[in-house]
Amino acid sequence: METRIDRIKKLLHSASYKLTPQRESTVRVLLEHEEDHLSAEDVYLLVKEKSPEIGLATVYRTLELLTELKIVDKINFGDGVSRYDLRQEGAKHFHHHLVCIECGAVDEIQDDLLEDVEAIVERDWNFKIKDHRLTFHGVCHRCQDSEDQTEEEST
Amino acid sequence: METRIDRIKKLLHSASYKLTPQRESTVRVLLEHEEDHLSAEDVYLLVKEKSPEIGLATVYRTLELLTELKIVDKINFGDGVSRYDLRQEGAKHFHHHLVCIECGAVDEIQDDLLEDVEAIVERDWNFKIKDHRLTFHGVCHRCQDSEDQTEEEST
DNA sequence: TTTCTTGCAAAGAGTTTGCAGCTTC
DNA sequence: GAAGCTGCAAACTCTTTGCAAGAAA
Repeated sequence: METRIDRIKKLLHSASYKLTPQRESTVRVLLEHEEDHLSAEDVYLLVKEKSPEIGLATVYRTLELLTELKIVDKINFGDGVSRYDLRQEGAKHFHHHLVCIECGAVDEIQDDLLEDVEAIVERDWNFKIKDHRLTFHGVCHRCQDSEDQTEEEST
Repeated sequence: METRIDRIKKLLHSASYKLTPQRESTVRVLLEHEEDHLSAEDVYLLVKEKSPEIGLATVYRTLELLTELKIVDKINFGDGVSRYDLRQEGAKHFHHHLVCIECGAVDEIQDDLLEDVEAIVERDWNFKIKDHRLTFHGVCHRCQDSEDQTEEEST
């Protein structure tokens, strides 16, 4: 059976790149932390656990390569750090994010909620959309729950 | 008549800050370039034209202050630079952006296109939205026009 | 061999901070 | 004169780059 790594390997090969051990370790870390939004430094530290010889520059170069091939998306939530997010296989568009201003958690929305909006933008602004970035800032359900609890306790 | 500067001055005062000459120069530059998406360096150079004594650090500090008071919004289009965008007075939400991948132009959409989407997110994800960031990457109408022209010429 | 890739260290870009001096109330 | 603000320079963080050595085709 063809694994996700195999498919990524093919993508690299078809662009004349190799899946070196360092690149494979980096991709594996991304796969194992698909839910997270790791910075280059985060990825580096995690890769280092299993491949201690790896250099930070290699991680940066690999992430850049994967971004170029659209295997990962590079995002920025406003702190000065780039984060890297594996694309869902076959996803036409980049998924959306919910950033909690209380606890800092970042949740993902895989549904494409923007189809209608994009149709409007393409028509009314005559803009040919290739990709999008949508992030909501607010309070996540977990923090809302704990606030409710606090209110209850205080009464 | 109360000008926009006056209102910003009041906002500062109500948070116990002063509208110093440096801060005023900085705000004026932002007002005069409302359509642009200036980086701190851009603002600094423009302020320097009229107030040559100003320091870059003061511009950073002023922009940070204005961001904190929600007079400007800090955005990041993925190049490593923060850009600063004056909020529309009375705007509930941050406006949207169209970034052209050909010419780099950044256009603004003031309409709030996300009302329906936000209702869905609040309901289905139980997430209390405070703000949003929506950016489309694609080809602007100007670049599409010039592409059409090139095609015509080549036939 | 030739080309690609890596690790290290240095460089670069953008931003923040410490501090002495200057305003302002 | 206390508190707030500024300019400068140094420090800091994140990211990129040059280069010699190593691996792969």
